[in-house]
Amino acid sequence: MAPPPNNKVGRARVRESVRTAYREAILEAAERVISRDGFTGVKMADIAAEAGVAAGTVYNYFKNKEAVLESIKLRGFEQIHQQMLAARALEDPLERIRSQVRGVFEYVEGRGALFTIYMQHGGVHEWIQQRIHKKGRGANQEVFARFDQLTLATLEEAVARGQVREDIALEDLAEMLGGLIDALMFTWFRQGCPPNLSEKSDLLFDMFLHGAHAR
Amino acid sequence: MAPPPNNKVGRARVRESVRTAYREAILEAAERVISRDGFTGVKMADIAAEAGVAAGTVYNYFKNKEAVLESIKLRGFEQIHQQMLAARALEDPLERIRSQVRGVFEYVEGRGALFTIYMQHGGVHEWIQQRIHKKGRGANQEVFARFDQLTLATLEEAVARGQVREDIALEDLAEMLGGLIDALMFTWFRQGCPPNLSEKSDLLFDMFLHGAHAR
Amino acid sequence: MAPPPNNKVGRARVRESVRTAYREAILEAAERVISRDGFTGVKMADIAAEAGVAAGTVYNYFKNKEAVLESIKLRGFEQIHQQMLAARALEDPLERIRSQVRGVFEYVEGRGALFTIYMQHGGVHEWIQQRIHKKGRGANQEVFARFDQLTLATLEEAVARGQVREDIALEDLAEMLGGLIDALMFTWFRQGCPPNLSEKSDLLFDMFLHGAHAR
Amino acid sequence: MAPPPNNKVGRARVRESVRTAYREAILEAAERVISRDGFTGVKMADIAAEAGVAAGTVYNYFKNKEAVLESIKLRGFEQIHQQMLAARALEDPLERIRSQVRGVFEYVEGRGALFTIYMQHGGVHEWIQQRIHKKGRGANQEVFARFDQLTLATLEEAVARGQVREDIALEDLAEMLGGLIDALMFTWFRQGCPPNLSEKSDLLFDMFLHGAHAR
DNA sequence: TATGAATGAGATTTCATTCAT
DNA sequence: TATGAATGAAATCTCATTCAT
Repeated sequence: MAPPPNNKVGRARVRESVRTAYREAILEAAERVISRDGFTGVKMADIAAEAGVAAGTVYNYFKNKEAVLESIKLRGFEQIHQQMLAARALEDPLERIRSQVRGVFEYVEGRGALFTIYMQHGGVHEWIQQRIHKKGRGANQEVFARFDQLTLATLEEAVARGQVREDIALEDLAEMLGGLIDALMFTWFRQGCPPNLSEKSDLLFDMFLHGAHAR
Repeated sequence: MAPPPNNKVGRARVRESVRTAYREAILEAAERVISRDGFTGVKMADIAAEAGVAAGTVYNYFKNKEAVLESIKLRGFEQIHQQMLAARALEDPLERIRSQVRGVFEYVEGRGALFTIYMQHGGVHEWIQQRIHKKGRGANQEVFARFDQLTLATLEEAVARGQVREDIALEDLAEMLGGLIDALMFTWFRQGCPPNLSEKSDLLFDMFLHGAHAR
Repeated sequence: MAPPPNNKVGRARVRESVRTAYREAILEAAERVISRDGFTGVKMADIAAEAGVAAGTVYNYFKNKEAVLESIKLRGFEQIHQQMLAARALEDPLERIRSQVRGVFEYVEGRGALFTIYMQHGGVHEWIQQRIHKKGRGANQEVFARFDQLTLATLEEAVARGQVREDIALEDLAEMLGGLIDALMFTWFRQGCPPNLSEKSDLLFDMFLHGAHAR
Repeated sequence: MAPPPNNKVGRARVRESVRTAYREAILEAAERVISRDGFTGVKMADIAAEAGVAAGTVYNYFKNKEAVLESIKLRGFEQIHQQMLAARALEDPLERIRSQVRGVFEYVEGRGALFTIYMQHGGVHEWIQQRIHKKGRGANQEVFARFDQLTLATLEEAVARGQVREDIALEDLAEMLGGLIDALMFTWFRQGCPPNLSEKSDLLFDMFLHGAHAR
């Protein structure tokens, strides 16, 4: 057995890692509960039970219920963002986009719950309200901005290479692409999360590039 | 004072119209409340207050809270469906689609609340759960089926006329179209319901037909 | 039997009186609970039970626990003030003071609970904090100001008639008198509220006028 | 490094002094917290934080929350008592009283928190309840008894010397004096602890001896 | 039938105390 | 022995629903 860490630094490090583990366990549990019971009625008690901790413990890690949900959302966005960044290495911008789309779909397919939150909570109404009332909480805004930037930059490169139409504003293109992604996820969700979301990514990409018109 | 209507039929008719008026007032009020405060926290008391009736009165017209929300949703879908049917007269299927899209957008633009509900309540998770657990309530299912049918029929006609690619399954096309519509609404909603949704419909239609690829 | 009030005004009046009755019943109950169990641990559930209403009902009349306690305090101050005003008719200012003192003592003797609150809650610390932090809630401040005025005016008259020393500032005299009253109540309270408080009022008055010095 | 004390006695002494230091630090911290946040809502966590120790540590020195508060109160009373004893040397009983009053005021002026506790906790209601229910805890009773004795003895001496009225019972005189002291403190507290309490002691003494009556 | 207050089950949150390290 | 997080009982508060008028 290794000697127990007797110094303060060691103990602090251990404590920190335990804290992180608890935090994560609670968030994971919350996602599972939401996946199972829906978002509208999540109960703190259920989250605690699912995480295997006492009700009060959740409050050692999160100020209140809202903070838990907010954290889930941010963590999800963060993870999607990482997923998208994984495509950076690809040289061809179109291929990069295709890969990003696939990455997002793969991530979402594994975590339907996140999407529920994305759409039902801050993801949609509350978040909108924030925008409207200008109280925009930094973290959210920033994440969305990063999404937008990533897409815009890639599209710009594609236009520069003559791969993509110039007669539509970059912003509109980005919106259509983002919208298509949302759309597919949305429809997939509406259909009860069948296990085929990521297969749709090539179809989406084809439609994005060529449209439905007969050749 | 005017003499009261003495025949039973007349009295029944008056009563019925009063009932309908109350019902509608409550539904309208509920939509306003949801638009304003978000869906997650709608309170029966708020709905009643907004409608200008007592809390108890709502229960004379709806079994419970769920019934109110369900009614809003159905009424909204119904109205969108009517909007789409208005395009039936157009001879060219592509024009019909363009018109339908515009119609839906115009309707949604005027009633963001509906969309909130569409996505946040039955429209999304709960409704999905129902599908999964096979409790599918008839009304919902039927409405969605009618949407699908309408779109499928129109697309089929367009394919038959050689206006649309044949290499993609009709169902996938319909899904992409429906998805694009959802997508635009979704993005529009995410941006705080700016007053330009219906303008986007031509852009959407163009993208649907021709895609983003450079010519 | 009188005909039931069928008009809106009548019904509103009835309702109003019922509301007032409930409010009073809750406040009375709260005082009883505090007398019995002490102030520190008052529980909303106990108050509701003592008042014979459901827990939730209390919240139809008071925003929260703090509001209940605040109301008790204000009501008590108000009632003491009324008690003091009853002495206005007396012509001799010294007799008026004697009567006021007796009145206050009689009131307090019947309601030990009020005094607890007066000293333990807003009456003492919280209220002080308010003064210090300048957030003085109007109602409290005003009540105390009225007490002070009443006493000052009476003392001024007594000085004018040559009944009271001129070599001590009016404010100091008022403070000593008020302090003596507080003091006796305080001591009485400390001794477990024995049933002799109001008898002390003449003693107090004598001491206030002549002091302890041997003649 | 200095050699560690190797004898048992020395080590025990060091340990004892460390324990005392912790105990005192916790009590001081608790007084500060109460002064700042009021008595009603003191939290063990706040006390610990203010003392710079962990929450659990407090329980190594005090059985529970009640024990902490009780200790503060006793310590305060004890210190006031010491203050009063300092006047014993004075030969003239009236001067002794004047000095005692000043001593008490000086002490209280420096530690408003004690007074809060004196009035809000055991000092007032709870403590009364104990008296009433005959559970009287020895320590409290004894402290108050000592106060009373001290005052009674001094007044008795003053009466014997013909300095104080004989027509009022010693007990009543003591009560009036004690009451006046309480009164001034009370008023001072009610006014937000202005920095002039000890100046009032001569005024109080004058009033106690001569009263408010015009000469 | 409209009213609006009462109800009380149930949710969130707090915090004194315990306990493993 | 100090630490500081876990615990969970208990308190506060909310709000859908009921019900007497």
